[in-house]
Amino acid sequence: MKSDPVLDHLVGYRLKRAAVAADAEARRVLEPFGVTPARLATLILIRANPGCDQTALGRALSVNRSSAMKLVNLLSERGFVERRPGRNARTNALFLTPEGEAQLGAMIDAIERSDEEMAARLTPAEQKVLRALLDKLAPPDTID
Amino acid sequence: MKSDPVLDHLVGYRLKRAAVAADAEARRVLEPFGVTPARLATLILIRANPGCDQTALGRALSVNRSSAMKLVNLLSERGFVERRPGRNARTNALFLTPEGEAQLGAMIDAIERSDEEMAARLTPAEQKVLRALLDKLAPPDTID
DNA sequence: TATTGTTATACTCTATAACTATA
DNA sequence: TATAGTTATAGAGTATAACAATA
Repeated sequence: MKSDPVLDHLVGYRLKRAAVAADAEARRVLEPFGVTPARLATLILIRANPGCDQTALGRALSVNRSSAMKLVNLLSERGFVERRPGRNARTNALFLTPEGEAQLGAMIDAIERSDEEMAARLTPAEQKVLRALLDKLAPPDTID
Repeated sequence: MKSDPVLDHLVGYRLKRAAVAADAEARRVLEPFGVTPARLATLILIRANPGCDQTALGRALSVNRSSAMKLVNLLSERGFVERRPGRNARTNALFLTPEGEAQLGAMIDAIERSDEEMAARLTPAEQKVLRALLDKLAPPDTID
């Protein structure tokens, strides 16, 4: 089975292949914690923005309110996230539970080890360049 | 809503954000042709490997036989792909139809324009570096 | 026995649309 | 009127498991 020059030349295609491989590996190492990469990102964003509401969280994750709901529901069932009364009667304020805080450290250790293992195919200098180039393609401050 | 240093440092996370953005844009420009990025990749691989069977195609696309079936079914309904008797009675030989050949050119023009537009955020030198780095993360010759 | 195509089924992720209760 | 949360529903995309035909 031959590859094809058209496919190989597309940045988007290579980006996706690399992202899919990284996602599968991240999923694997996070499985023991009962979370997926998206759910871990949710936990990290709630920790960084304690008391945020679901709509803002969804925007930061690039999903809609309904999808943000599902993420929070699941993390709340797992006992990692807590909904408290928000700044008005129609918003929730999201917080990590003590359990969530406690486990998040180990989850981050796991994902960072896995990420570093993948990135280790590049030299530290190359990693820095890659991060910078990816930023130019999709800046992290796209978050509201 | 603040971002988070842990998230921003993960190569996999940035990779995914960039890939998702690229995928959404590719999906948009391919929509008029009734194909998605994965279906276009299927067409390109069949053109590069005329007479290949579905199992090999699936391997090249990193999906299983059943998912490869669905892709071929859809492209065959669209009239882009044809199943002919294969090298033995249990394999199909896949080919583009004349219609598929004819349309593929326009599809490739569209995706290349869209890819170049995204990549234009980088200088040509940077694009070259990015391609090289992505190759080291997920070499295209991962295809069997 | 192993492999190819096929089918049925299920699961994950995300979206849309509509409802409710606030603001 | 607009917004936050919620619910029900639907659609992609992919996977697993089983079966028939063939090697």
